[in-house]
Amino acid sequence: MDTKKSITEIISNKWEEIEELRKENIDPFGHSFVRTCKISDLIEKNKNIEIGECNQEEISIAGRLMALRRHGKAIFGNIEDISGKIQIYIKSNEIGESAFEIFGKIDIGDILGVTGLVFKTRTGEITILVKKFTLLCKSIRSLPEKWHGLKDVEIRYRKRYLDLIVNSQVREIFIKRSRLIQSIRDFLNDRGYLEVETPIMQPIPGGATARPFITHHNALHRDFYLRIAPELYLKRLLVGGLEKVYELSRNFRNEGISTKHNPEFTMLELYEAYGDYHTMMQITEELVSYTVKNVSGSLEVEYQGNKINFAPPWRRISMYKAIEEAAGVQISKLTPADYEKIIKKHSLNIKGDVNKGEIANELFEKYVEPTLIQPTFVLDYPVELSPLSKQKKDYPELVERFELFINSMELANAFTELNDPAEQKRRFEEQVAKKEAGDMESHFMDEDYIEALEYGMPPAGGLGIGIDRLVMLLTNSNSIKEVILFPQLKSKE
RNA sequence: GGGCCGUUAGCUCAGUUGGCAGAGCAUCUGACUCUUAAUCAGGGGGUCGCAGGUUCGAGGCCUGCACGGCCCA
Repeated sequence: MDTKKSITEIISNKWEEIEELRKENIDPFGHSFVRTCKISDLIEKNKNIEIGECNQEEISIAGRLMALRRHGKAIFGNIEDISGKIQIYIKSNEIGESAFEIFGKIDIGDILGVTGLVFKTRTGEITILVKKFTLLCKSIRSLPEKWHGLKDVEIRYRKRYLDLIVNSQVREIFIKRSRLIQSIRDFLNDRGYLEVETPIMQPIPGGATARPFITHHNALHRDFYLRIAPELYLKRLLVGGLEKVYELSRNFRNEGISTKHNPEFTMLELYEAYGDYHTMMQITEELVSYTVKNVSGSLEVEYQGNKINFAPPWRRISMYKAIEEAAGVQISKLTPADYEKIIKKHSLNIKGDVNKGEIANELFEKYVEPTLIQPTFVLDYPVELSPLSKQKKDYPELVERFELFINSMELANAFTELNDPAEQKRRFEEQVAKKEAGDMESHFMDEDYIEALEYGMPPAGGLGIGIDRLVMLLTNSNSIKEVILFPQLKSKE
């Protein structure tokens, strides 16, 4: 009859304990609890007391019980809150025999409030001598192992709460992520940028080269797309006279998942009227170095064995020059007659249209990108690759655009915004032609956006920064999944 | 999409040439009033990722699938 399985046995034991606690009039799932301090503050305040000395000020802390060492009539344990951990010491003759007996039903993983006095053990460890404890929540499943922790990457992502309980470095990543976002807001708000929110459900997805997700609105009887970028809406706001705007935008792209791609990811986009891509380079340097300093405390960051130095100014090089240096190909001198030869010689893999821009792009990715470890602005991209940017005055084959590379990753993308409605329409038409030829990632025609441009958009610079990738750099994470709390995984059936 | 690797108790991992499925932690019982990976004694806990196949016999070999990781496109 007793064919209980391990885990179900543990759980039913815990429920039995819970019933016994209820009989003792103890609520196993308690209510609020007033803490007098965080654990880290407590340790900081008491670090200089003598061994054996006891601070007579009564304090209360709360947190999860992470370790338990029972010694008959005395028990040591460790309680952890978000700020740190502290040892607690429970003595039968301090809290009374009946309370001590009830503590017998407290286990690792339970959440407790504890009131007592701080003292130092003879090994010098700051410890709370418990006068009273309050069960705030009984845990009925056993936590991952205390020594090795939770290592299984799949469980770490699927049950992130366990990862966060057990792996303090993981908590640290997400605290840093939050600080990064906060310091971006501080920086931009200080400089008079307005934080705005634009539609996530868009009738026409725009602003990036990517396949969108489709969703359906029942009452409107129509499909919407989840945004691939907020760009076209933010530029409508420039038309509307909001001169400096930004959005921390969750974007959705229907593409493969990799260590650098999650289907939903976070981007900062900002636009500044009367600026251009030089303005954007300046602000990128200032914003990124400010936030890096803020989050990491230094402008030098170690990433996967490379020391990255964020101190401005950063290297600037034109795309064509970088390709010439790395691959020995002078893009500006290429004519259509040369294309086939180049493709063969460098075994390029070009899908769709063969043109100068695509060749430059492929050569760049193959020969230049891997070499870009320190922050580098790559300037002046072929117009074919950049349907929303303004052409260079003296060289219309190129646009005023840069991408920022760090550790071979694309971190930012910015350009002088195209504000000529007729030219924008031509660019869209080219994109639509590509789409009709089967390119699922090319841009849609957005007549409404063209109409907005027809009212007049001030010349402007626009910038996008990949937040997840920046967090990767600042937390030495080798996968984007490490910096997204709940990364997308296939469901397990 | 392709290649390689992984999936065994709640967690971390062993498992030899195909021959009775193991350890530590956690859990349960008992001892223990300054321990800290506490210690000591004893007990329970398994759909070996899933589905087929080969074999007297499969955790292991073969095929397919699922999920994950790394590399490539």
